[in-house]
Amino acid sequence: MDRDNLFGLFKESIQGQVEHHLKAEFGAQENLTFKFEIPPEPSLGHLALACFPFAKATKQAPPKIAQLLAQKIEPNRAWERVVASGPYLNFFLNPKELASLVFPQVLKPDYGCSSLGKGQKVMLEYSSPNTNKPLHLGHGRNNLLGMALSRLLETAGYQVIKANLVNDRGIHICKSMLAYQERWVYAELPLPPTPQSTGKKGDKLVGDFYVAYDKKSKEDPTVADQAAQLLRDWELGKPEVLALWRQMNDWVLKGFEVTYQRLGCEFDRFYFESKTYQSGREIVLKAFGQGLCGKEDNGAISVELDDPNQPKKILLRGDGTSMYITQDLGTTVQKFQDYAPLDRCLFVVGNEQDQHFKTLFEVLGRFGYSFGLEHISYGMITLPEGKMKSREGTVVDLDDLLDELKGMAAEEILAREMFDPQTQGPQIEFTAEAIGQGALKFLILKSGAAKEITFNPKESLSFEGATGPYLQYTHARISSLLAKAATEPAVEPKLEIGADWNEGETGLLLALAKYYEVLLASVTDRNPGALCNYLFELCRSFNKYYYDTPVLKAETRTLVEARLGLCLAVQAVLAKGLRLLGIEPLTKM
RNA sequence: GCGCUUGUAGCUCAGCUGGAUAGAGCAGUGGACUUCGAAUCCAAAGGUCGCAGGUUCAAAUCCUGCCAGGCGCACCA
Repeated sequence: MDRDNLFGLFKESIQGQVEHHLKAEFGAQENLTFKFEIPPEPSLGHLALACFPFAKATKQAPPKIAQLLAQKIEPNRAWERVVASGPYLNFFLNPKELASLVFPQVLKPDYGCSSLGKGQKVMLEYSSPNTNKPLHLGHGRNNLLGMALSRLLETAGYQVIKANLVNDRGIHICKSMLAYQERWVYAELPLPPTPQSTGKKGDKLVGDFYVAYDKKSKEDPTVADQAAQLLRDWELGKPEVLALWRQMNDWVLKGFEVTYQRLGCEFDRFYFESKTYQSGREIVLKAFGQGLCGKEDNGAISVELDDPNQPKKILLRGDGTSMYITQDLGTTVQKFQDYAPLDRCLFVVGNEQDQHFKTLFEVLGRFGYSFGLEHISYGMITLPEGKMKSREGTVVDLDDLLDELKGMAAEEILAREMFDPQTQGPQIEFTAEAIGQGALKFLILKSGAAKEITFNPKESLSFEGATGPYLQYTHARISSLLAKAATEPAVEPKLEIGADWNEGETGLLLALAKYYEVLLASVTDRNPGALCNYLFELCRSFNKYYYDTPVLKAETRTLVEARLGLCLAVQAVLAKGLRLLGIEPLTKM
C-alpha cells in the first residue's frame, strides 16, 4: 500500500484488526470481503464498514457482528470512536490526528502522484484529425479527453507518449483540392487564395473549399469522378498534385497547431496516414502464409471473426491494396517497434469506431501479437437540432466557440470590476480565456465518456453552479484570502496545528485525504469525470465552510493560523486537480 | 434484422466492482451582501431510478425479455 494513500492506510489497518477479531471469535477462515463506505451523514461517522459480508463466515447476524467488533476494536490515535450502527461499524477519526497526517501530505508538490504505472510505457493516441476541415466541438471532446488522460496517466507514474495519427490523405482531401484547383470559392481573387491573402486560418480556408465541393457535387455528379482522378494522380505521385496536396495540408496543420496550443494539447509524435496507408500489407501476407487468413475468389484476403454475427473481414483487397484496417494493423505494429518496449497503446477515438477497434484487436491477437491495446471510446456531441455536419455548416467550430466563451467571460469580468480595463488589458484577456476554457473543459470532462452530449449553447455555456468557473472562483477566493492574510494582519498559515477542528473542517480534511484515491480511480477507469465530481464537491464543501466560518476574524490567532492552513491545503489540491483537467487555477477573476 | 451503447427530478448529469432515508447543478419559489470576492451560500419544493420479470437477507446497480434514443453492420475511412 502506497504510503501517500491515507484512506488506503486507514482501511488497511481496520481490515487487519477486524480480520483478527473475526478469526479469534468465530474462527472465520474464508477470505473475508471488506466493503468500506462513507456514511450518509457525518454524524454517523467518517468511515463505515458494512458487516453483511461477514454473516456467512461467522454465522452471526450483521448487527451482532458490528456490535461485537465495536467493543473489541480499541480506539487508537487515528480512531477516536468506533460504534456499531445497525449492521454497520462506524469509525470516527480524530480530527487532530487527521490534520497532522493530511497537511504534510497534501502540500508535497507530488501529492496525488502514485506508482501505479511505474516503469510502464504507454502510448496514447488522440486527436487524429482529417486535414480537410477545421476542428469542431467533437474534436474538442477528443482533445480534452486525450490531454486529461495523458496527465492523469503521468501522475500515476506511467511514461506517456502522446501520438497524433493525422489522416492527411484520401478522397476527402482530394475534394478540397479539386475545389481549390477549380476555385469554386474565392473566384473573385486575382491569384489563388492563401491564408495570407485571405487573412484566414489555414484550416478554415481549406474547410471553405471542402464545403464548396459538397455544394457543387450536389449540382454536378461528375465532380466525384474528378476527385477520384485526383486521388489516382496523387497515388501516382504527379508532382503538381503532390505540391498542392502538401501546400493545403501544411495550411491546415498550421491552423490546427494554433488551436492545439490554445487548448494546451501536446504531442510527442505525429504519424501521417500518407506515410502509413500502405503499411500492414506484409503483416497480412505473412499471416496468410501461416494459414491464419483465407482467400476470396478475387484474391482478397480475409479472416473469420470470433463473433459469428460479424461478417468475415477483408484485410487486403482483391487488387492487393490496403484497407483502413490494414494500415491500422501496420501502424499499431510500428508503434510497438518505434517505442519498444511499449506496454500499452490507448486509442482515443469516437464510438462510431467501436466495432473497428474490436476487430483490429482481435485480428492482431490472432496474428500472434500480444499487445496491450485499449480503445477509449466516447459519445458524439450533438446539437439540439441534431447531428453536427461540417458540410452543411451546422458545426460548432472550436475556435469560434472558444472566442465566444472568452467574450462572455470578459463581459462578466468587466461587470465585477476586479480589473482596470485601462491598465490591465492583458490580464483581462488572460483571465477571460482561462474562464472560457474552464467552462468548456469542465462541461465536457465531467460527464462520462460513453454518454452523448447534447450541446445547447444557451444552456451549456454557464459560469455558475457545477462549472469550471465555479472551481476557478473558489481557487481565486482562497488566493485572495491568503494574500490578505499575508499583508493586513500578517498571519502565516500554520499546519499540523492541534486546533479544535469543527465538523466542516474535519470534512474538508477527509476530502483532501481522499484526493489520492480519486486520482487512482480516474486513471484506472480512464475517467476524468470522477476527478471533476470530486473537485466540485470539494469546492462546494469549502464554499459552505467559508460562508459559515470566519478565517481572518477567528477568535484567536492560533485559530486564524490553523484555518489559513486548511485553506492553503484546499487551494493546493484544487490547483493540482484543475491543472490535470487543463483548467487554469486563477488567483483573481 | 444483428451487434455495441445510453435511458435516474421539467432540463443537464453523479451514483451503477449490489448495501444505511436515490444525490448535485440549472430553471422556478423564498431567503442571506456596513463581515475574509454574492461567478457565493441557505431553505423549501421537485423522483413509478424507461417498463416487466428474475437472482439476493439486500437491486438504480447483477441476469433475462420488452420499449425508446444514439452508433455501427463496405474489397469506405
